[in-house]
Amino acid sequence: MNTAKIEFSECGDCPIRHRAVCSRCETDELEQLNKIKFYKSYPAGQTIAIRGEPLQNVASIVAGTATLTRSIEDGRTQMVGLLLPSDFIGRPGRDTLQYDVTAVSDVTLCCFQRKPFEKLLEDLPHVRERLLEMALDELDAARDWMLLLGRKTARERIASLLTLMVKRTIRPDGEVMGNSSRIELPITREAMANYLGLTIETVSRQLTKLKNDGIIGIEGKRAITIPDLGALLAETGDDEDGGMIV
Amino acid sequence: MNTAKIEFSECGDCPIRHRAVCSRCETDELEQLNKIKFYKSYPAGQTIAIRGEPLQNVASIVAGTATLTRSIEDGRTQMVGLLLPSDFIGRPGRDTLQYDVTAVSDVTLCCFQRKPFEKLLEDLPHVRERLLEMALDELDAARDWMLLLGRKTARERIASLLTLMVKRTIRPDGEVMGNSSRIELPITREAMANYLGLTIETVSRQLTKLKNDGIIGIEGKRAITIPDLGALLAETGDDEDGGMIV
DNA sequence: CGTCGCATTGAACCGATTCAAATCCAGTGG
DNA sequence: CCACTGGATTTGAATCGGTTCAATGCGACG
Repeated sequence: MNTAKIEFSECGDCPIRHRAVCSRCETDELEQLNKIKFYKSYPAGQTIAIRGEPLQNVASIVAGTATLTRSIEDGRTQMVGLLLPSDFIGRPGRDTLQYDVTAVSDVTLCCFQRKPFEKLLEDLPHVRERLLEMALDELDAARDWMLLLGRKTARERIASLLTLMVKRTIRPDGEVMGNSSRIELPITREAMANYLGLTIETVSRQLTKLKNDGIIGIEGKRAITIPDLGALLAETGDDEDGGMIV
Repeated sequence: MNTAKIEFSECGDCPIRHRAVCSRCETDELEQLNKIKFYKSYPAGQTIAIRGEPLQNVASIVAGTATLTRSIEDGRTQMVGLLLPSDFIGRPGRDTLQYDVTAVSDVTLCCFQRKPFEKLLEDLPHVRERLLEMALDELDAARDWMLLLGRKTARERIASLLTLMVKRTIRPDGEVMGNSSRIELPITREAMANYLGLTIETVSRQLTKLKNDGIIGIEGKRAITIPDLGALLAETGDDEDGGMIV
């Protein structure tokens, strides 16, 4: 069932140590979190949480990719967040989640029971501080996405998403993960469509158009190449360095 | 110039005392904020802050309505937030704002210089706590709006906005402000269009269609009546009590 | 009474969706 | 090694919802 194996258990070895909600913690605060943490894994495709259900735990994503989606009965679905390692799931002070959370690749979570976590929060100023910062960053990202959903053309949306993916391969310390001119898409066409507020057909068509225009190359179904990042950026509809804070 | 007059100066008399960033403060914390606060007013239509400019102050809206917008050079504009009394402008830890802030009615702000405020924040746990809560609420609202922008039809968007306006006239304590079956629209058609990711023409057309279908009544340009709130809710595309957390 | 700024209405157009069919590809079993 | 299968993806053609452009209506205000 669980394919994402945990090869660590000490916070010091944790791959998201420097970015997650615990990033500012010193050894004593870390130790307090460490005492109540536990790991959980989900295979690709599995539901992690359903909107409206009481939420027992909060968690940080340690490995893998998950999505946050909102949908209505008639099947229309909008992705409202793409969760990557270090992102936080759940919110203190509310006992139900507003969105569906789904693992799109094998996912490993670092979980805390919500109640103890909330209680602990009072004693951990660095966690609170980081949580606020992360919430505000997500708010900025959500608002940028609102511009995309409300005003951008299909082509601009695709270009924006690809740009986002590229930027996500660049670590905050500037270190480039792998060749940035070639990116693996961690999500299906359907997930892309749900993220962009489009249909899969439109996603497919725009990808091939961008390919035919020489902006990108397509390698199989899950990878693209970008010969000229500037050319792709010019297609996003954003002003030069505008928005797209990752 | 300034038409919104301040008729108070003590925090105890402040109309947003129970909802704003200071809502959890006891007298001593309140006194600390009180020492560094100052009021500022802007007439309707005036720009409060421009994207990218260094931000000297943070502030709470005391009275009036302001908008948060994001736009691209070619003129496309998306509203990403509607700021009502008690809402907070600016974010600690970042010195530029990502969005344009505009007063749509006469606005009065309760301002703090950003740096002193950030410093003070370390000693005011209740402000931090409330700030986090408000940020998370805004994040939920932004994500609900993403569903609207990505997947809803024009008619559903209009109905959703009107529903939002109605809910905003209901105070958190359950007290209804005025007759909820009649609402004043605090914003122009253009602002509505920018909020909904539509054109003003479409907004206008859908409003008249809703009128012709008997869902709403239109009184002049800035007020509508809602004979049957349930009928309006049914047009939003949301599941019964779904989403729309205000 | 004229004018200026919104708002409404109309008609043509267009980008994205819808529905349908073809293609690609990984995995499976002969 | 190859044929088969099922799921994802691509491609095509028709349609539709919302936009665009243009004209008209409506109040407020000088």
